[in-house]
Amino acid sequence: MVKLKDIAARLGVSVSTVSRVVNNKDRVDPETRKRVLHALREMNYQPDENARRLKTNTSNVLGVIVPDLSNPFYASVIKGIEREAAGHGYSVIVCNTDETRERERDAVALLIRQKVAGIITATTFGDEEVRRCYGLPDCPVVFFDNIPSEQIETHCVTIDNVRSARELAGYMIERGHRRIYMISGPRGEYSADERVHGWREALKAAGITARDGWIVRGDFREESGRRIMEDFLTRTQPPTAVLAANNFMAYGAIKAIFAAGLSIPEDISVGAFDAADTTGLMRIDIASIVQPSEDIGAVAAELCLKPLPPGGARISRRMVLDHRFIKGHSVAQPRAGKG
Amino acid sequence: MVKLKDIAARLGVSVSTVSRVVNNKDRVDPETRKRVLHALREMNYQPDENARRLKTNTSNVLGVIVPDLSNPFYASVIKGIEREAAGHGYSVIVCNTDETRERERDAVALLIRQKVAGIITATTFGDEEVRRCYGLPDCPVVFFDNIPSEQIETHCVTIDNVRSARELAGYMIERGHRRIYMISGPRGEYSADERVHGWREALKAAGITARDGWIVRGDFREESGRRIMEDFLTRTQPPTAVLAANNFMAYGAIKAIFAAGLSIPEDISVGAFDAADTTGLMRIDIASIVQPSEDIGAVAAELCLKPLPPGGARISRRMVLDHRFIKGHSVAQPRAGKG
DNA sequence: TTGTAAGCGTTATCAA
DNA sequence: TTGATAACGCTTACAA
Repeated sequence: MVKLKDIAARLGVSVSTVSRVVNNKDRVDPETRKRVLHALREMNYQPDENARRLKTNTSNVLGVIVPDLSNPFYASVIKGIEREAAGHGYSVIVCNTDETRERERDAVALLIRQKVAGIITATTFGDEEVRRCYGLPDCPVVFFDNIPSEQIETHCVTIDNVRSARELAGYMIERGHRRIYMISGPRGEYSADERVHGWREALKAAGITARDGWIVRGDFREESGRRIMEDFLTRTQPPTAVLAANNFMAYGAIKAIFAAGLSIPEDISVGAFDAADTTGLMRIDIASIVQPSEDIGAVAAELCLKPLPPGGARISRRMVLDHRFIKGHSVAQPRAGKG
Repeated sequence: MVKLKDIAARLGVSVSTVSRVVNNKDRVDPETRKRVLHALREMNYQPDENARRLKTNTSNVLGVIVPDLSNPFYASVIKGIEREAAGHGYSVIVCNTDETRERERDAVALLIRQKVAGIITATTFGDEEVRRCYGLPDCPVVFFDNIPSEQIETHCVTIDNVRSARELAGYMIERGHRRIYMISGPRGEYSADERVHGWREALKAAGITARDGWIVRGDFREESGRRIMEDFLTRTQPPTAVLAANNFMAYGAIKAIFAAGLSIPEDISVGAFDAADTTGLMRIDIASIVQPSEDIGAVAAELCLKPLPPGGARISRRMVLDHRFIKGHSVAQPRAGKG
């Protein structure tokens, strides 16, 4: 690997001069600059990022932490991050946690050691653990998808979870549903709680009292959605509509419904977060709240990259992006006598 | 950030001793080791990876290059890579090229500068450009999905593209199809060519002569699949079955078929690579060749991580993994009089 | 078993 | 405008 010294030696100039040309810093004689640039190209010089980072104590790398890379939502967010980052000469380290606390903690430590310029995370932690685990790095940390409560000062890129859940549940109510059950995310995740909140608000506004058993928490995996739906179907008062907190649990629920010989939306209506049909070829076009995934990624990356506003080293910014609501074809009027 | 020097100072030992404990190298007095370990924990020491890399001139980072992060196949491969890498204390830098040559070249340069320990790439380049672009790094390079021809000495993790295409086309022939058209990938991609080869072989073995117009090359995007299928449907002899080189083009083709008021598989049969229904909720369960995506990632990572066999610094390994063939429900007998 | 010291390739400071 | 030189935090001979 050719280094500054090699270029310098060849041209009979000093290392610092070459460095200055490479970094486009300080004044350097136009003539020498030209010669240096030529040699740089000729010898195909590539700066050693590690040396550079050691010296400057920063790096042109962003770290991303997601619970499940095979979830298209997260893949898409990463795509947005990567695009924004690459545009600024940054690269992206991706950590997948498989929804486990341990791997998430490891990931944070890993990224800190790398001295990344920023961490973008869809944490599965609640406030307490976020504080403990994400308090350490001295780079910007940006949360998305599941974000900490307002108690914690951080950067967030999110949609309005309360409003979007209210919108989805409200749509079901509009169509005549009253027994709207919810397959929620794990307790302690603030965003999951907010969605529950929105759902509750919508019911309340319609004069419906949600019973305790109407909401069950899953783990965002398909299997839990299936299990919970099966449970719902055994109730003496099964739901006429079900709202799932993510795509995979919605898929599980839908399969349970089919397995019971029921139809969607004729027998049961279904709605979910992030479950919109991106292929256009799904059997069920699920009514969905769609987070603008690539934008979320891009904005999160921007937050890491953009220099903070004057005096605002500690200013936290909560960016609320617009969600979309896709009505799909999975919600219909409840059967007469069942609503 | 606490450094070796701090720990050393606190304990009154030398930096090297602390370093030795951290790296578990050389002999160190059990007693001192204990004290050091304690201090390490107490002060929450995190090694500065950049300094370490600068010194050792290696890094515990793998680089991955994919054409499209939002393609679940690539996301899944990355997941496999990440799991294997994390298990060895490595992290993964992901580069998305949006199928463009320029971004791929940039990505390679970027990864080289980072001194990554290995590059895993689903290149979109043909042999010539692979040679030019991937010849430079002095770390292992592992190709998957689209791999260079045997002309080039490299590591590859792949399925048997010829055989799998033959299998898919053969299945259609078995069901009675003769006019089997192909929506292929860009010319120059070796793996795409191999698949064409397999398709041709299957036809030939059945005594069918593939006409020139039977195969059209797309760009792996849905739109191209749609366009090509529309073209096929205007032919005086439209296909009774179509084979697409990837999931997105298959989706486009299917939509074109539906848009023409035709049914699958009643009017036209469809098969594809990497288009198996992972959700279990697609309208069309596409007959698919399934690459073992996570395994491909894991094996590729392993190739980067595992020390080479004695004397084999330049030995290239082509790992051929088993594919699966999912029959789905998108292939039926051609309508009488149409075969 | 431990310590000293050189040096990895850069950037940044200071003097020329 | 340039050049010499000292770091950055770590690993690793080599010496003690």
